[in-house]
Amino acid sequence: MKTNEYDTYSCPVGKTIGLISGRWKPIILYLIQHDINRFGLLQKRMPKISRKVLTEQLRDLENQGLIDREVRVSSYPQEVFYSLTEKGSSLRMLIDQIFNWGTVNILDEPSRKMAVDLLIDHH
Amino acid sequence: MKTNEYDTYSCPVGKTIGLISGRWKPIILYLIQHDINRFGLLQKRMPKISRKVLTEQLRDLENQGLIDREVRVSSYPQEVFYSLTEKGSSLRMLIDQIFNWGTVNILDEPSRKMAVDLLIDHH
DNA sequence: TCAAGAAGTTACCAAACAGTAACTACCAAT
DNA sequence: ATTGGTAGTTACTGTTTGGTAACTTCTTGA
Repeated sequence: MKTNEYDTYSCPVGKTIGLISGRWKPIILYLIQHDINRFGLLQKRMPKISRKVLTEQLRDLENQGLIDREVRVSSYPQEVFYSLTEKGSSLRMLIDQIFNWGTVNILDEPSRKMAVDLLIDHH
Repeated sequence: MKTNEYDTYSCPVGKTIGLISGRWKPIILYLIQHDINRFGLLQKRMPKISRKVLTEQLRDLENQGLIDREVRVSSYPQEVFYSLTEKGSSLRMLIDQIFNWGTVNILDEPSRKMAVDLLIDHH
Protein backbone atom coordinates (compact mmCIF):
# COMPACT_ATOMS: atom_id res chain seq x y z
CA MET A 1 0.00 0.00 0.00
CA LYS A 2 1.23 3.48 -0.77
CA THR A 3 1.90 5.67 2.24
CA ASN A 4 -0.08 8.63 1.02
CA GLU A 5 0.30 11.96 2.69
CA TYR A 6 -2.66 13.96 3.98
CA ASP A 7 -3.24 17.65 4.59
CA THR A 8 -6.50 19.40 5.40
CA TYR A 9 -5.74 22.17 2.95
CA SER A 10 -6.03 19.80 0.00
CA CYS A 11 -8.95 17.78 1.36
CA PRO A 12 -12.60 18.31 0.42
CA VAL A 13 -13.63 17.98 4.06
CA GLY A 14 -11.30 20.76 5.14
CA LYS A 15 -12.39 22.93 2.27
CA THR A 16 -16.07 22.41 2.98
CA ILE A 17 -15.66 23.12 6.67
CA GLY A 18 -13.66 26.18 5.66
CA LEU A 19 -16.75 27.51 3.88
CA ILE A 20 -18.75 27.53 7.09
CA SER A 21 -16.03 28.12 9.64
CA GLY A 22 -16.36 31.51 11.08
CA ARG A 23 -18.44 31.84 14.14
CA TRP A 24 -21.64 32.96 12.43
CA LYS A 25 -21.75 31.44 8.96
CA PRO A 26 -24.05 28.47 9.53
CA ILE A 27 -26.55 30.73 11.30
CA ILE A 28 -26.35 33.38 8.59
CA LEU A 29 -27.09 30.79 5.92
CA TYR A 30 -29.94 29.45 8.02
CA LEU A 31 -31.51 32.86 8.53
CA ILE A 32 -31.15 33.86 4.89
CA GLN A 33 -32.77 30.61 3.85
CA HIS A 34 -35.75 31.63 5.96
CA ASP A 35 -36.08 35.06 4.38
CA ILE A 36 -34.33 36.96 7.11
CA ASN A 37 -32.52 38.48 4.23
CA ARG A 38 -31.55 42.06 5.05
CA PHE A 39 -28.51 43.38 6.85
CA GLY A 40 -30.56 44.89 9.64
CA LEU A 41 -32.82 41.87 10.08
CA LEU A 42 -29.79 39.61 10.37
CA GLN A 43 -28.36 41.89 13.03
CA LYS A 44 -31.59 41.75 15.03
CA ARG A 45 -31.42 37.96 15.14
CA MET A 46 -27.73 37.94 16.04
CA PRO A 47 -27.44 40.77 18.56
CA LYS A 48 -23.95 39.67 19.57
CA ILE A 49 -22.46 40.04 16.10
CA SER A 50 -20.85 43.35 15.18
CA ARG A 51 -21.51 45.12 11.90
CA LYS A 52 -17.92 44.63 10.91
CA VAL A 53 -17.97 40.88 11.40
CA LEU A 54 -21.41 40.53 9.80
CA THR A 55 -20.14 42.36 6.74
CA GLU A 56 -17.02 40.19 6.59
CA GLN A 57 -18.93 36.96 6.84
CA LEU A 58 -21.49 38.05 4.25
CA ARG A 59 -18.67 38.99 1.87
CA ASP A 60 -16.98 35.63 2.42
CA LEU A 61 -20.20 33.77 1.71
CA GLU A 62 -20.76 35.88 -1.38
CA ASN A 63 -17.22 35.30 -2.68
CA GLN A 64 -17.61 31.58 -2.17
CA GLY A 65 -20.77 31.62 -4.27
CA LEU A 66 -23.08 30.63 -1.45
CA ILE A 67 -25.21 33.78 -1.35
CA ASP A 68 -26.24 36.55 -3.73
CA ARG A 69 -26.29 40.22 -2.78
CA GLU A 70 -28.82 42.51 -4.40
CA VAL A 71 -28.93 46.25 -3.84
CA ARG A 72 -32.30 47.88 -4.44
CA VAL A 73 -31.76 51.54 -5.18
CA SER A 74 -35.39 52.05 -6.16
CA SER A 75 -36.65 52.39 -2.63
CA TYR A 76 -35.63 54.66 0.21
CA PRO A 77 -33.52 54.15 2.11
CA GLN A 78 -31.43 52.01 -0.21
CA GLU A 79 -31.88 48.36 0.77
CA VAL A 80 -29.68 45.30 0.39
CA PHE A 81 -31.19 41.85 0.02
CA TYR A 82 -29.38 38.57 0.44
CA SER A 83 -30.47 35.19 -0.89
CA LEU A 84 -29.04 31.69 -1.12
CA THR A 85 -27.56 30.54 -4.39
CA GLU A 86 -28.21 26.99 -5.51
CA LYS A 87 -24.84 25.99 -4.12
CA GLY A 88 -25.65 27.70 -0.83
CA SER A 89 -28.94 25.89 -0.72
CA SER A 90 -27.33 22.49 -1.22
CA LEU A 91 -24.85 23.32 1.51
CA ARG A 92 -27.76 24.17 3.78
CA MET A 93 -29.05 20.63 3.37
CA LEU A 94 -25.68 19.34 4.52
CA ILE A 95 -25.79 21.70 7.48
CA ASP A 96 -29.20 20.27 8.38
CA GLN A 97 -27.56 16.87 8.69
CA ILE A 98 -24.87 18.38 10.89
CA PHE A 99 -27.63 19.95 12.97
CA ASN A 100 -29.32 16.60 13.39
CA TRP A 101 -26.14 14.81 14.38
CA GLY A 102 -25.29 17.51 16.90
CA THR A 103 -28.77 17.56 18.35
CA VAL A 104 -28.65 13.83 19.02
CA ASN A 105 -25.01 13.47 20.01
CA ILE A 106 -24.04 16.61 21.88
CA LEU A 107 -27.02 18.35 23.42
CA ASP A 108 -28.70 17.29 26.62
CA GLU A 109 -32.49 17.10 26.75
CA PRO A 110 -33.24 20.72 27.78
CA SER A 111 -30.86 22.06 25.14
CA ARG A 112 -32.46 19.80 22.55
CA LYS A 113 -35.85 21.33 23.29
CA MET A 114 -34.42 24.82 23.08
CA ALA A 115 -32.70 24.08 19.79
CA VAL A 116 -35.92 22.79 18.28
CA ASP A 117 -37.78 25.86 19.55
CA LEU A 118 -35.37 28.10 17.68
CA LEU A 119 -36.18 26.44 14.37
CA ILE A 120 -38.09 28.82 12.13
CA ASP A 121 -41.45 27.65 10.72
CA HIS A 122 -41.70 24.62 12.98
CA HIS A 123 -45.00 24.07 14.74
CA MET B 1 -43.50 35.10 15.53
CA LYS B 2 -40.89 35.56 18.24
CA THR B 3 -37.70 37.25 17.12
CA ASN B 4 -35.42 34.60 18.49
CA GLU B 5 -31.77 35.30 18.96
CA TYR B 6 -29.06 33.09 17.54
CA ASP B 7 -25.45 32.40 18.51
CA THR B 8 -23.15 29.72 17.20
CA TYR B 9 -21.96 28.87 20.68
CA SER B 10 -25.37 27.57 21.65
CA CYS B 11 -26.15 25.88 18.33
CA PRO B 12 -25.68 22.17 17.58
CA VAL B 13 -24.16 23.04 14.21
CA GLY B 14 -21.51 25.23 15.78
CA LYS B 15 -20.80 22.67 18.46
CA THR B 16 -20.46 19.85 15.96
CA ILE B 17 -18.19 21.85 13.72
CA GLY B 18 -16.22 22.76 16.83
CA LEU B 19 -15.49 19.06 17.34
CA ILE B 20 -13.72 18.81 14.02
CA SER B 21 -12.38 22.30 13.65
CA GLY B 22 -8.68 22.26 13.99
CA ARG B 23 -6.66 21.85 10.89
CA TRP B 24 -6.08 18.12 11.22
CA LYS B 25 -9.00 16.60 13.06
CA PRO B 26 -11.05 15.21 10.16
CA ILE B 27 -7.93 13.58 8.74
CA ILE B 28 -6.90 12.15 12.09
CA LEU B 29 -10.33 10.59 12.54
CA TYR B 30 -10.17 9.24 9.02
CA LEU B 31 -6.75 7.66 9.50
CA ILE B 32 -7.60 6.17 12.88
CA GLN B 33 -10.74 4.65 11.39
CA HIS B 34 -8.48 2.91 8.89
CA ASP B 35 -6.17 1.47 11.54
CA ILE B 36 -3.46 4.05 11.20
CA ASN B 37 -3.68 4.10 14.91
CA ARG B 38 -0.30 4.89 16.40
CA PHE B 39 1.30 8.24 17.10
CA GLY B 40 4.20 7.56 14.75
CA LEU B 41 2.03 6.14 11.98
CA LEU B 42 -0.19 9.21 12.07
CA GLN B 43 2.87 11.43 11.83
CA LYS B 44 4.09 9.55 8.76
CA ARG B 45 0.81 10.20 6.97
CA MET B 46 0.74 13.86 7.99
CA PRO B 47 4.36 14.95 7.57
CA LYS B 48 3.44 18.61 7.94
CA ILE B 49 1.95 18.25 11.40
CA SER B 50 4.19 18.83 14.40
CA ARG B 51 4.30 16.50 17.37
CA LYS B 52 2.94 19.26 19.57
CA VAL B 53 -0.11 19.88 17.42
CA LEU B 54 -0.73 16.17 16.84
CA THR B 55 -0.71 15.64 20.60
CA GLU B 56 -3.06 18.56 21.13
CA GLN B 57 -5.55 17.42 18.55
CA LEU B 58 -5.50 13.84 19.80
CA ARG B 59 -6.14 15.07 23.36
CA ASP B 60 -9.03 17.22 22.15
CA LEU B 61 -10.59 14.30 20.31
CA GLU B 62 -10.10 12.11 23.37
CA ASN B 63 -11.67 14.67 25.72
CA GLN B 64 -14.64 15.01 23.41
CA GLY B 65 -15.16 11.26 23.54
CA LEU B 66 -14.42 10.67 19.88
CA ILE B 67 -11.35 8.46 20.29
CA ASP B 68 -9.91 6.11 22.89
CA ARG B 69 -6.24 6.09 23.89
CA GLU B 70 -4.67 2.82 25.00
CA VAL B 71 -1.12 2.54 26.27
CA ARG B 72 0.50 -0.89 25.89
CA VAL B 73 3.31 -1.19 28.39
CA SER B 74 3.79 -4.88 27.67
CA SER B 75 5.91 -4.39 24.57
CA TYR B 76 9.05 -2.37 23.97
CA PRO B 77 9.16 0.46 23.30
CA GLN B 78 5.97 1.43 25.04
CA GLU B 79 3.26 1.87 22.41
CA VAL B 80 0.11 4.00 22.30
CA PHE B 81 -2.88 2.90 20.27
CA TYR B 82 -5.80 5.08 19.26
CA SER B 83 -9.23 3.91 18.16
CA LEU B 84 -12.58 5.48 17.36
CA THR B 85 -15.30 5.38 19.96
CA GLU B 86 -18.85 4.71 18.84
CA LYS B 87 -19.51 8.44 18.89
CA GLY B 88 -16.37 9.04 16.84
CA SER B 89 -17.47 6.44 14.38
CA SER B 90 -20.90 8.02 13.90
CA LEU B 91 -19.23 11.37 13.40
CA ARG B 92 -17.04 9.80 10.73
CA MET B 93 -20.16 8.91 8.77
CA LEU B 94 -21.19 12.54 8.89
CA ILE B 95 -17.72 13.54 7.73
CA ASP B 96 -18.12 11.17 4.78
CA GLN B 97 -21.16 13.18 3.72
CA ILE B 98 -19.17 16.37 4.04
CA PHE B 99 -16.46 14.73 1.93
CA ASN B 100 -18.98 13.84 -0.75
CA TRP B 101 -20.49 17.32 -0.86
CA GLY B 102 -17.07 18.91 -1.08
CA THR B 103 -15.89 16.54 -3.76
CA VAL B 104 -18.86 17.41 -5.95
CA ASN B 105 -19.18 21.10 -5.17
CA ILE B 106 -15.68 22.43 -4.64
CA LEU B 107 -13.06 20.34 -6.36
CA ASP B 108 -12.28 20.50 -10.05
CA GLU B 109 -11.91 17.28 -12.01
CA PRO B 110 -8.16 16.64 -11.44
CA SER B 111 -8.52 17.33 -7.71
CA ARG B 112 -11.52 15.01 -7.60
CA LYS B 113 -9.40 12.18 -9.00
CA MET B 114 -6.62 12.90 -6.53
CA ALA B 115 -9.04 12.97 -3.60
CA VAL B 116 -10.46 9.60 -4.59
CA ASP B 117 -6.95 8.17 -4.98
CA LEU B 118 -6.15 9.11 -1.41
CA LEU B 119 -9.05 7.09 -0.05
CA ILE B 120 -7.80 4.08 1.85
CA ASP B 121 -9.08 0.63 0.79
CA HIS B 122 -10.73 1.86 -2.36
CA HIS B 123 -10.21 -0.21 -5.51
C1' DT C 1 26.12 2.14 31.58
C1' DC C 2 24.62 3.90 27.61
C1' DA C 3 22.43 4.36 23.10
C1' DA C 4 18.09 4.34 20.69
C1' DG C 5 13.06 4.41 19.68
C1' DA C 6 8.29 5.91 20.83
C1' DA C 7 5.67 9.37 22.53
C1' DG C 8 5.46 13.16 24.20
C1' DT C 9 6.33 18.39 26.78
C1' DT C 10 7.99 23.20 27.10
C1' DA C 11 9.14 27.86 25.80
C1' DC C 12 8.61 30.89 22.57
C1' DC C 13 6.80 33.18 18.20
C1' DA C 14 3.60 34.45 14.21
C1' DA C 15 -0.65 34.57 11.79
C1' DA C 16 -5.60 34.31 11.79
C1' DC C 17 -9.83 35.54 13.80
C1' DA C 18 -13.12 38.11 16.51
C1' DG C 19 -14.40 42.32 18.92
C1' DT C 20 -15.14 47.60 20.06
C1' DA C 21 -15.82 52.20 18.94
C1' DA C 22 -15.86 55.74 15.99
C1' DC C 23 -16.42 57.35 11.37
C1' DT C 24 -18.52 57.34 6.31
C1' DA C 25 -21.87 57.24 2.24
C1' DC C 26 -26.09 57.65 0.33
C1' DC C 27 -30.54 59.57 -0.19
C1' DA C 28 -35.10 61.45 0.76
C1' DA C 29 -38.27 64.06 3.60
C1' DT C 30 -38.70 68.32 6.23
C1' DA D 1 -29.14 72.80 5.38
C1' DT D 2 -30.20 69.23 8.56
C1' DT D 3 -31.89 64.89 10.36
C1' DG D 4 -32.63 59.96 10.19
C1' DG D 5 -32.21 55.37 8.50
C1' DT D 6 -29.71 51.54 6.15
C1' DA D 7 -25.52 49.65 5.31
C1' DG D 8 -21.47 49.76 5.69
C1' DT D 9 -15.68 50.97 6.68
C1' DT D 10 -11.49 51.92 9.49
C1' DA D 11 -8.18 51.74 13.18
C1' DC D 12 -6.99 49.49 16.89
C1' DT D 13 -6.86 45.59 20.35
C1' DG D 14 -7.09 41.03 22.34
C1' DT D 15 -7.59 35.97 21.99
C1' DT D 16 -7.05 31.65 19.76
C1' DT D 17 -4.63 28.67 16.86
C1' DG D 18 -0.78 26.74 14.62
C1' DG D 19 4.21 26.30 14.16
C1' DT D 20 9.53 25.44 15.41
C1' DA D 21 13.13 23.74 18.05
C1' DA D 22 14.93 21.86 21.88
C1' DC D 23 14.26 19.05 25.88
C1' DT D 24 12.10 14.84 28.69
C1' DT D 25 10.56 10.11 30.02
C1' DC D 26 10.40 5.37 29.83
C1' DT D 27 12.32 1.08 28.68
C1' DT D 28 15.31 -2.60 26.97
C1' DG D 29 18.98 -4.75 24.27
C1' DA D 30 24.06 -4.45 23.45
